[in-house]
Amino acid sequence: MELDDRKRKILLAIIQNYQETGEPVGSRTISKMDDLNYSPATIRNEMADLEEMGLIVQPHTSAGRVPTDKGYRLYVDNLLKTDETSLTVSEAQLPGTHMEQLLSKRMDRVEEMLMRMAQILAANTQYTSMVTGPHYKRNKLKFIQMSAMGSGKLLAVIVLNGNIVKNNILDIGADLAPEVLTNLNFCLNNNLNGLSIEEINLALITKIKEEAGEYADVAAKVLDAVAGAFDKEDSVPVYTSGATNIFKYPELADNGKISDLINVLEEKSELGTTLGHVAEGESKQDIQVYIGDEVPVDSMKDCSVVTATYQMGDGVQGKIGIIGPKRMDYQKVVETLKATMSQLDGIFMKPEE
Amino acid sequence: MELDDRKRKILLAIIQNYQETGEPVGSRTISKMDDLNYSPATIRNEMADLEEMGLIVQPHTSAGRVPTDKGYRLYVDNLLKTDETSLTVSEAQLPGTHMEQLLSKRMDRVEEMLMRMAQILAANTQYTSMVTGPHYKRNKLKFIQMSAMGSGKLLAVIVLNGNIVKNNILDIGADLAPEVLTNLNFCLNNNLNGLSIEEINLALITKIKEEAGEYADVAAKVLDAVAGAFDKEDSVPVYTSGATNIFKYPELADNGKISDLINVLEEKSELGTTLGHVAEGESKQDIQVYIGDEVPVDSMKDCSVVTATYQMGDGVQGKIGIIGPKRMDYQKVVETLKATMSQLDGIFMKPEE
DNA sequence: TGTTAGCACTCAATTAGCTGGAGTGCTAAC
DNA sequence: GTTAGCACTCCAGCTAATTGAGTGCTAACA
Repeated sequence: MELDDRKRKILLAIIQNYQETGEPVGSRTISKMDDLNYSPATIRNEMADLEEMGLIVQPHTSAGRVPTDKGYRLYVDNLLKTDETSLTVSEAQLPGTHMEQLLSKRMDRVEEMLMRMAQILAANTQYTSMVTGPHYKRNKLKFIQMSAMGSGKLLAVIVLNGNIVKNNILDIGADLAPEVLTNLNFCLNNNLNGLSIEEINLALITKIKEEAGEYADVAAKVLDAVAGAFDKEDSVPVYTSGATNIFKYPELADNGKISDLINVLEEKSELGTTLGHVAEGESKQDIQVYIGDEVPVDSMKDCSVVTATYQMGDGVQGKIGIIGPKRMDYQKVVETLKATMSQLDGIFMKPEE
Repeated sequence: MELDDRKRKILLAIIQNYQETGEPVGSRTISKMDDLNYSPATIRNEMADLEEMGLIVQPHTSAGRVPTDKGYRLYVDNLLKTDETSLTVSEAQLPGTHMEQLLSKRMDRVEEMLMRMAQILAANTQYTSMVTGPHYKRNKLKFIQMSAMGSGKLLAVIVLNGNIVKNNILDIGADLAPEVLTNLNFCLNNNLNGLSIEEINLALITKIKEEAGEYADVAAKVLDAVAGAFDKEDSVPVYTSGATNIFKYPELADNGKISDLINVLEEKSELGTTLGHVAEGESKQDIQVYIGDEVPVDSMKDCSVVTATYQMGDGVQGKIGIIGPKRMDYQKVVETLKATMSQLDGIFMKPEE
């Protein structure tokens, strides 16, 4: 069967009405709309066709229609218009929401900024938001600074591009003389600065150890710390906000399900490994929409999730996502994400080299 | 009216039975207990007295009895036995729960440790847990390390006692020569190390600025950063875990209330300012029990909260707390907290000077 | 005097039956 | 192709009846 223009309009009307009310929408409701001036009976015929195509269903015999996952998919892929105008619209929308406050004051602490970003997104959309911390794998080392802490301990501060700072307290057993420390600092910085984790290979490690001479074991410990700073692949920090927004949508407010959902949001780790994973070769502009069963998290099979990739500095990237009911306002969510992306890029790109 | 031994036993029985079932307990149930071999009628007479004393109530005329806040208060203050034996009991209990894993491996990152502690507490008790980060006010400065980052930026690493590390990126407009940096580092460390925030007064600040000479403004910025490292009084980090455990207790699972509750747990800030506040002159051994209306958080008026103060290093302290239904197992909770405290003190006290 | 058996009573929770309304599918007429 | 009409279905909300757990009170008993 073919999806002609009228059917398309009816499907759109059903989706929009259901979005607002959360109730199944009947033929009478639609026939009263301005641009669909047909009798309920006609609408019913069309709806029967749409149901046959698997785009809508009725929860029970004498109820109105509700979009199916497939219906939403069609909507998102074809019917949703995210043309040029949309960006300017949402940019005009955002100022009301403290976004510019966040963006004007460039925060030095990345974590805090991401957390606040999650909060703003949740407040803006009235859905639940998720922001993963950046993946460091492809990031580069800016510099290393070691300081003596006394009692055989060394503080290693590792700074990556994007001003991401990692601290590490190393236990090296004995205190080093200041000039030894200076030399070691120089040696490490000289050899490592500007490199990514892949570029630190065995040859280089051997070279550093040789240069460190009798302090080779200290150098080795520092290198471990450097690897540790990069290697957060399996434990990316995830920030969420607005978890309680899901209580607003009765179709999700079933007590058993809501508990599972909030649990996943609290644990965060599952979010990081599934939704937070940045696919290889993924373009920055890509926005992923997961609808219902498509969501790769079990407890969210009744939800939809929209994610986008953000970029900060060189090869450092993460995900932001919105989690809401399947009848979420995809238009608004996609626009909000796009606007956030473009503004984020603005902050991060400028002050870095 | 006097609370004789039999009445006490009956109250205890009601509290314990209600703890397990969550249902109002009737006279028949109690008369079947081993050490209370009276007829239901006798028990009823006693229960009527207990009700008159305000220790129990019946939710409706033909229901069993439920303890009141006042009843729980009496229980916690007098009937609860937390004698010497209890500590060893709970210590024997904890090993099954990864606690020793956490404690054996001394984590260098304080935040991560506190977060995992919250997780373990929640898993252990099946209630919701809360851990506030330490208050730094009375802590002391261990040392400061500044490094040049290029393009007019300076990285200031501030280490407090207890190996709490703070990073700060300062924008000073121009790059400093290495020897200037060395001198500045020396000057600051020389003047500040070992001091608490209160001890850094105007006279000292003036002295430092004089020593810094033409770099007085840089020194001022560093001092601001130091103050910032200490002054987290109003934004103590709070870690929570097991929020979804409250779904297990039907008396809390009302959809409106549970949303408010989880919201507070998610926001965290209110927890920090009320429950997280360490009272002046509070002894380390003190354990606070808030029952129902006593809880200083609005959305928790149907809950009970038990908190304890932990100590790490010199004057650095924070709170850990358990949030659960009023019918929580106070015995177990108090024991778990005490055991955690004593083990925590063990870790923090030993490796520090 | 303390304890207990008996009985009438109360009230929440469950169940069954009823009704109204919203919505549908189908058919026949326009 | 569109529409009016009609029989049908099913949910939601209401009421009434039933059940069961538990109580308070009184009178008898040890």
